[in-house]
Amino acid sequence: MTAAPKSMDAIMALCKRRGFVFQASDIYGGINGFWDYGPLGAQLKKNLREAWWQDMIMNPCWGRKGPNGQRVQCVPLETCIIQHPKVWEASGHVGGFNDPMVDCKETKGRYRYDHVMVYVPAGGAAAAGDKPIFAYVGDQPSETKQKKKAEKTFGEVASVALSTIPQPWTRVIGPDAEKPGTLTEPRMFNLMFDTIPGAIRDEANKAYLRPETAQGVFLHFKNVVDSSRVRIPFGIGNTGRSFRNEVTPRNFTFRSREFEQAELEFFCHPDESKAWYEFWRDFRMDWWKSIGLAGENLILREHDKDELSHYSVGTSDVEYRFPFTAPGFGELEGIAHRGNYDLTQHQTHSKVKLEYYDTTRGELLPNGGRKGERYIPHCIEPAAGLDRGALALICEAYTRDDTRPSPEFLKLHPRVAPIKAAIFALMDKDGMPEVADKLADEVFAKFGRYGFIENDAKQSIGKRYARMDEAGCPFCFTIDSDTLKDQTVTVRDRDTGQQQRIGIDKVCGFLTEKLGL
RNA sequence: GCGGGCGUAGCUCAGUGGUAGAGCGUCAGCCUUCCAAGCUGAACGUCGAGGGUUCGAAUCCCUUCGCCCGCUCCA
Repeated sequence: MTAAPKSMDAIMALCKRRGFVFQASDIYGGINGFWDYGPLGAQLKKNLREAWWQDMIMNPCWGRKGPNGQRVQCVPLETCIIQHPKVWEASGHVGGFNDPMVDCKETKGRYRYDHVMVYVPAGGAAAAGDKPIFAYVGDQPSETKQKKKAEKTFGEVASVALSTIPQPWTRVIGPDAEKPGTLTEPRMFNLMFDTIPGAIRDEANKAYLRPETAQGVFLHFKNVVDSSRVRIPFGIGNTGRSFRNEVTPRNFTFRSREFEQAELEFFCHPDESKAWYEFWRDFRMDWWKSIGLAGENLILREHDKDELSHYSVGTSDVEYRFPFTAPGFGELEGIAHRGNYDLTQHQTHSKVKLEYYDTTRGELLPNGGRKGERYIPHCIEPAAGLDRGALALICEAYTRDDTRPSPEFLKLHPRVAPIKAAIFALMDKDGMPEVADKLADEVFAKFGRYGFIENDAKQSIGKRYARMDEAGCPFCFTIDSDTLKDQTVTVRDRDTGQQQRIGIDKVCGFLTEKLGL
């Protein structure tokens, strides 16, 4: 095996060539930050979404028992992209994460407006007269450097926020700049897309495209509890498109402005939340491994204390080493312990009680029941990016081996591979195509719903195998002259190129076993 | 947003002022009893887009869009 380092350019070329990923609005020159999926990509992503749905909602964690010793219980939900604008105020997406930035024209540095401070004379900024005043960012090298300069200029200095200095800042020297007047006015970065529902365009009706699917779940926590007999602990899963107006869309589909999430909000009693957090963190890692990301390119990274959101007890990221992040890693999924932050926020903002009445807790009553306990559940949130997942699967699968007749191929796990199997007549004559057609009908009937089944008798067999390798089809079944005599076919394994003979009536059984369906 | 690179056939790229090219892929035919991705032939181009200079622009100039890399950002 002569494995060459993986080139992102080569992977992107293959994605286009074989119809995995196209640039959105390609024929109009594309649109920054948006990508579409071609036939194979659409099916690959659907397989990934389907695997998530199966393993998270329908048969959660493959039947693995939770920390409470019980089967894990989850239900699905499907919520709208557009919700009431107040949802995003409650969640903190409006206001909190919408930070104005200032740029420095000299150094090309970019700073959060609210982080920039200025050293002025002890008597206040006005006392500086025509002299420059010195901006800095706390805990950065600029802090001591600028302080020294300021003290040299003014003697005793005071520190004030940049926002207190009237614009334009012609006398302000940027934190890392030499000359004054290089800072731009603060600019807002619009991180949420907005839109205006209703026939009449009125800013007062502004609504947002959701930046995450999670909030839809919190909004319906009570509805789900009241309508579906779920009891704590349980999870609610929600998949769908989300939108973030990324400052810099980059790295192929990795940071897109429109993307798809698969999020689970798992609600539990505060006392059990740590155990559930660890449970989900470990399962999610195992899950990604199970669909083909096993190996050193996948890591679980526990966030440091100072990285955590103020409400979070713990957060881990499942990270994959993409060719464009190597030797670093890029986030595939975040597993966050969110405490009761979200439900509390929505309870406050909506003024609707989102407490849960837990009849399994509280003191024992004489009649053998429990008194019950009211609380706002804690939430564990495994939030996966499906587009990032699909990209990681492709990157991991992409293999180059120049010793093979098909040097480029995709070692996709059979469960996610968009083409599940190919049926080939070795030659387009002697009755072989007819046998192949019959077998293909049978395989279609049984597996066609899970992915594409190819049936092709044209061109040389090597060419057809190579084509399947490049598309990541795991198995090719070939009908030859022996098939006509003894009812056997060859099965070719994509990764090894090796063949074995099995009975033609064993093909479906073989696929059932290998595809993990 | 800034800086750098790039944009020509489905893909990879050559073409620096004078008739738009190659390899691969695709399709057809041939051949072929398992890697033959072989042989022959065919189809396929707003040279990213718009404007300008010029007798003449893929090529020079301006504007713009997109991709990649670095910085920055990333709920």
